[in-house]
Amino acid sequence: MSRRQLQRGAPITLPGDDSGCHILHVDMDAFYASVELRTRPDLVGKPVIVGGLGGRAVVLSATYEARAFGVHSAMPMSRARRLCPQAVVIPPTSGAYSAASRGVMEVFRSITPLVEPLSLDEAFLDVRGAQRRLGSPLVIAELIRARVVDEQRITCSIGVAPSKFVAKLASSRSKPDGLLVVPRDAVIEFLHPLPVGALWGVGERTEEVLTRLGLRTIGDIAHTPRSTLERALGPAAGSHLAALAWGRDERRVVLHEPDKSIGAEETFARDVDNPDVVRRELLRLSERTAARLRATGQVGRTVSIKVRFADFTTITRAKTLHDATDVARVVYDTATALYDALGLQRARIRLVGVRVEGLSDADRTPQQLTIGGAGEQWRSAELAVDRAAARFGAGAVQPATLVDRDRRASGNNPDRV
DNA sequence: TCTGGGGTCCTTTTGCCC
DNA sequence: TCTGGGGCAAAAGGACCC
Repeated sequence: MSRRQLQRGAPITLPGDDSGCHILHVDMDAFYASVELRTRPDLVGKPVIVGGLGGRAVVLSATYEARAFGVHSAMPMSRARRLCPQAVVIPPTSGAYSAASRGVMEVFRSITPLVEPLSLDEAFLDVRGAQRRLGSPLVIAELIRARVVDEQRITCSIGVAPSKFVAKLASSRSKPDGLLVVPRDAVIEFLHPLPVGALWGVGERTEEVLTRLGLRTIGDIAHTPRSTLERALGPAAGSHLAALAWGRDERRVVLHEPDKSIGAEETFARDVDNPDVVRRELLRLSERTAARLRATGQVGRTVSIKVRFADFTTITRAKTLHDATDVARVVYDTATALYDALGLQRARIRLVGVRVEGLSDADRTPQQLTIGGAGEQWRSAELAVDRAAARFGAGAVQPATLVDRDRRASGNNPDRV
């Protein structure tokens, strides 16, 4: 299978009986960039990078023309521009991506109800029940590719395999605009030559550890005693990798898991050493986080903050409350208490974050708000703000400390990216 | 070259109770 | 009264993913 074949989008089926291959992994190609190109057809075929314009922005997505220069997502924009000065840079447009995502997920759900979205741009599908109606997994995958191009005008790549993780590997090996079927009999032959870094869950650090053990390919891992892997990587990761290396992955396609946490964080345009600026940011992030809790009908019991210093070391602090909350004031009071307890003396801070964990449904969780108490009053005030925001747009009503600051922001505010 | 923002999961440490 | 340790939950850190 040559690179050229793959780029023409020809389906590839490794030899073997594909009847047991009912799991599809569908992955959009250069998703954000592809969505942008729909409204900028003049840029098709050119190197395009979607990413922020600030000094500390990173690449969100890059077309394959830009990737040819070594640009990839999560790379600092400054480096990407140096590698590919002729690239057209497009700042991300909020809303467009989730709309496109809803569109492709609808295509998937018209094929089978067993769709498990992993992110905006990829999903697992179990097509076992759709085969009588629509044909073999290969035929179904071709149908999906055609419909996604027709209806959303973006291309995707699909891996078809007997298990989730092989399907995911197969889609990534067929990019862009490709299709790869890995029958059960071909799994080992497909897997073992691949580099360890191709495995789901093996990032930079784990790869380093494996390299030190002299393990370069998935086949190498397969022929290493499980006890060795567990000692080097911990029992969970070690036994997990040992199973994956032999293609063993029993995980089912599940519809959706409820969120475990909701949060917000922000990197300052320049490092900040003024505690008042940090507290103001904590207020903004608390407002944002609590608003999302209320919008999704959830409350959470643990509030955590994250502080990243100029040297990139990062600490977190958390406090579990007596009662679950969706009140920004409660989140903020807890967050600032955690921050103040750090006792930082003009430390240079690069990022702060607020997160609420231990989520549950608001209507099934007693909140112990004394009628007329402070918490209750804050909550009604915030619900009123939610209603105003729904009518007049976000930011119509906000705390005075933030209003003051945003006036400056419209002029020239150095605090924010 | 200098590293975003949204998350999940795992491991280790710590504090508490018995 | 001191010490040890099991069990547990919370806290903290870190790797990883898109």
